[in-house]
Amino acid sequence: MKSVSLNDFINRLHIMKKNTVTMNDVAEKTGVSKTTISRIINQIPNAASKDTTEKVLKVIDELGYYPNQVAASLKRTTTRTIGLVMGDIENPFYGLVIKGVEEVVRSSGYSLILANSNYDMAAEIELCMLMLSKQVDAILVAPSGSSSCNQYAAVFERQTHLVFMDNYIPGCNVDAVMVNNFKASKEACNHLISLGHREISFIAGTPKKISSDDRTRGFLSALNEKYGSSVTPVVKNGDYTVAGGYNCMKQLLEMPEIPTAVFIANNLMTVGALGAIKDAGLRIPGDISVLGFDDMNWYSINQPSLTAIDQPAFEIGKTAARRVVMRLSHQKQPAPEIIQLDARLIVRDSTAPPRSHRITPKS
Amino acid sequence: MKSVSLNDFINRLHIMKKNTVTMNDVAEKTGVSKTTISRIINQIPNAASKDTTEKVLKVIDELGYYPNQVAASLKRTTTRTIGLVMGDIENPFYGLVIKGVEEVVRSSGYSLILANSNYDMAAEIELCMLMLSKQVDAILVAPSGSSSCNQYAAVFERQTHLVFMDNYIPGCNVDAVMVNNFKASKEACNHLISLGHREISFIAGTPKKISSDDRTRGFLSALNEKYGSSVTPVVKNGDYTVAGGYNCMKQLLEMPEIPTAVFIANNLMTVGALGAIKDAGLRIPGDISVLGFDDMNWYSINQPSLTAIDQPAFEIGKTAARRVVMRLSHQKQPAPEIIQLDARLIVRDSTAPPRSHRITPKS
DNA sequence: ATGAAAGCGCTAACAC
DNA sequence: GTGTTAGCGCTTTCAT
Repeated sequence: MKSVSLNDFINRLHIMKKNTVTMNDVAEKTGVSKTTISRIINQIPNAASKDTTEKVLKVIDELGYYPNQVAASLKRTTTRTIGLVMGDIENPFYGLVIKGVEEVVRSSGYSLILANSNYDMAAEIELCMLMLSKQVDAILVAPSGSSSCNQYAAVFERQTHLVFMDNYIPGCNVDAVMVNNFKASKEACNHLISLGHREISFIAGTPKKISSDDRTRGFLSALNEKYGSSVTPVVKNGDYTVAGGYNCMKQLLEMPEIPTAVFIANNLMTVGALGAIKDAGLRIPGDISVLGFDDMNWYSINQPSLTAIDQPAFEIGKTAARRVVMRLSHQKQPAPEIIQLDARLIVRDSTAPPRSHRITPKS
Repeated sequence: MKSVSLNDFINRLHIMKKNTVTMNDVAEKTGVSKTTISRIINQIPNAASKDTTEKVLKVIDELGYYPNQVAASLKRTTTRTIGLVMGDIENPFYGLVIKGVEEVVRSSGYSLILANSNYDMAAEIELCMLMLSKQVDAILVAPSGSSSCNQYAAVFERQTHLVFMDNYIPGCNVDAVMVNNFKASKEACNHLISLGHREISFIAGTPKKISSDDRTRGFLSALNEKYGSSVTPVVKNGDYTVAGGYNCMKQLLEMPEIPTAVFIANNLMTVGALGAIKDAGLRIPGDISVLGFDDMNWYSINQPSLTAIDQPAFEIGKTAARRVVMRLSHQKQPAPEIIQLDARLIVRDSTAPPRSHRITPKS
C-alpha cells in the first residue's frame, strides 16, 4: 500500500485552487453588502458607521481577505501600475534611474512593470504595447535610439501618458527628462582645454541617438570655440559598451600622433578605454588625460582617481516618475516639455596638462 | 472670444476616455462570436476556419484592437505576471540578477513587477502581499535578512509559488537559488593561505543573513583547518555598504599589527575598503593583499587588478526564473530545493605573498 | 448610512 | 467550426 509522500502533499498544496476569499465571503459572514465593504476598503470618508466598519474589518482579518486588484482594475479601468522600459537594466546608471523611479512610483501608490529592451527599438515598441495591453496607466521609456516618431504611432494611438528618460525621440511632443548633455559635454571639454589640451579625442556613443549626439555636439562646440578650424577633432563612434570603448581607444592609440586627452561618452566605454590604455602601457594622466561621462562609485578610489561628469541618475528617475504621477492625478495637463537637469563635472586626478614628451604608437 | 489653445487640445486628448476598442466591437463588425475571436487571438489550434481567421485578423487590424489583459486575467485567474522583490536594485550585482530574471521570464511569456525593499524586512513582506493582491502568479525574492519563516506566513497562506534568490529564510521549504557561499569563501581564503598569509581579516556582511554567515563560516573554516587555534581570526561586521567597508577597513588598519590580507564579503564594501587603504597610503599588494567577493567589470583595469570571487549573477537570476516558470507550467511539483551554483575565484594582482616589512598603524 | 443591480472585457464550459 | 451562456471579483450609479 502506497503511503502519501511529502511530494504528493506538496503537490496537492500547489494544485489546490488559489486561496480565494472574495468580497462575497466577507459580505455573507458580516451580513453587510459588498458596496459597503468596498467603501470601507477604499477608505471612502464616512461611508459606514463605526460599528459596521469594525465588524467588517474584523471579519476581513479573520478570513484573511485580500482584495483582488485585477477585478478592481477591470472595473475601474485603471491599474495603478506604471510600465518601465529600459535599454539595459544591468548598467549601473540605469539601475539608479530605475531606483529613483521605483521610489516615487511606489510612494505614490503605484506599482512598476519592468522590461529590458536590450537597446532593440522594435522590442522597445513591442514592450510598450504589451504593457498597454496590461492596461498600465502610463509608461516610462529610456528610448534606445532615435527613429522618427512614427514608430511610436501605435503607442500614441492608445493615448497613454508617456515620459521619456535619458534620451528622447524628436517630434513626439511628450515629456522627457534628461541631463543637459550638450552643456555637460562642453563643460568637460572646456576643462580639458583649460588644462592646455588641443589634441582631444572623443569616444562617442551610438550615432543618431539624440542624447549621444548632444554630447558630441557639446564636445565639438567647445573645441571649435577655442581653436576654430585650426584643429580637426577626432571622434570615434563607440556603441556604449566596454568592448566598444576598448576598440575605439585602441584605434586612437594607433594614430601617428596619440591624443593628449580623451573624453568618453559613457561609463561602460570608459572601462574599455582604460583597459586599452593599460594594455598599451600608458600612464594616466602623464601620457594621456582621461575624462568620462557618468560617475561611478569606484572612480574616486581608482589609481589615479578619475575625472568625470556626474549625471544625477537618481534624480532623473524621480523627476520622470513625478511627472507621470502628476499627469495621472491632475485633470489639466501642462504642455509636454523636455526637462534638462544639470550634470556636474567632478575634477579628480586623471586630467592634467598635456604631456611634453612624444609618444608614438607601439609598433 | 477665446480661441482653443494647444494646451486645451492636449488636455482634451488626455481626458478622453482611453481608446477602448473591445472584443465586442470586433465581434459586431465581423459578425463572428466573441468565443471564436478569443480562440483566434489565443491561437487555439484549428479553432476557426482560414476564412474566419483572416476576416477577424483584418478587422482587428483595422480597428486597432488590443486585448485587455486585465479582463483576461480576471477570468483566467492567472495574470502571466511574476513579482520580483529586491533589496537594492542599484547594486550592479542585483542588477545582473534582475536582468537574468527578466530575460527568461519574458521569453516564457510572463511580465515582471519589480519592487525595491531597501533591505527592509517588513517592506519585503508588504511588497509580496501587494503583488499577491495584484494576482501575480509567482514571486521571486532576494530576502534581505533572516527572520524566522513566520514572518512569511501571510505570504504562504496565499499559496503562491515563491523562489528565493541570493539568500534564503531557513525553514521556509521553498526553492532558493544562490552561490555556494561557504565553498567560495573557503576557496578564497585558501588562496590567501596558499600565498603564505596568516593574519587575514574578514570584512563580513550583515550578521544573521544566511548568505553572509556562510561566507564568514567558509572563511573561518579555511583558517581553522590550516592554523587551528594558533591564529585568532579577525572578523569585522560591515553592512554591505561602501561606508561600512570603509569603516571596517579603517578599524583593521588601526590594529597594532595590521593584517597582511583582507577578504571582503561584497562589492560595495570592497570599494569602501580600497578607499580606506588608499587614504592610509598603503600599497596593494605590497603592504596588504585584497580579495573581494563579487567581480566587477572594472576590477581587471584597476591598478592593481583585483582578485575576486565571481558570482554568476546572471545565471542566478535565470535559474531562479526558470525554476518559477517550471513550477508554473507543470502540474507535478518537485520538492523545493536549495540550488547552489559555483562561484569562481579569479586571481589577479591584488593578492601576493605577505609583506616582510613591518607596518604600524598611522599615529 | 446602506443596498440592489448592472456591468468592466474577457474566457470556458457546454451546446450544436 | 462556431455560438450561447454564465460568470471572474470587484466598483459604482441610483435608490432608499
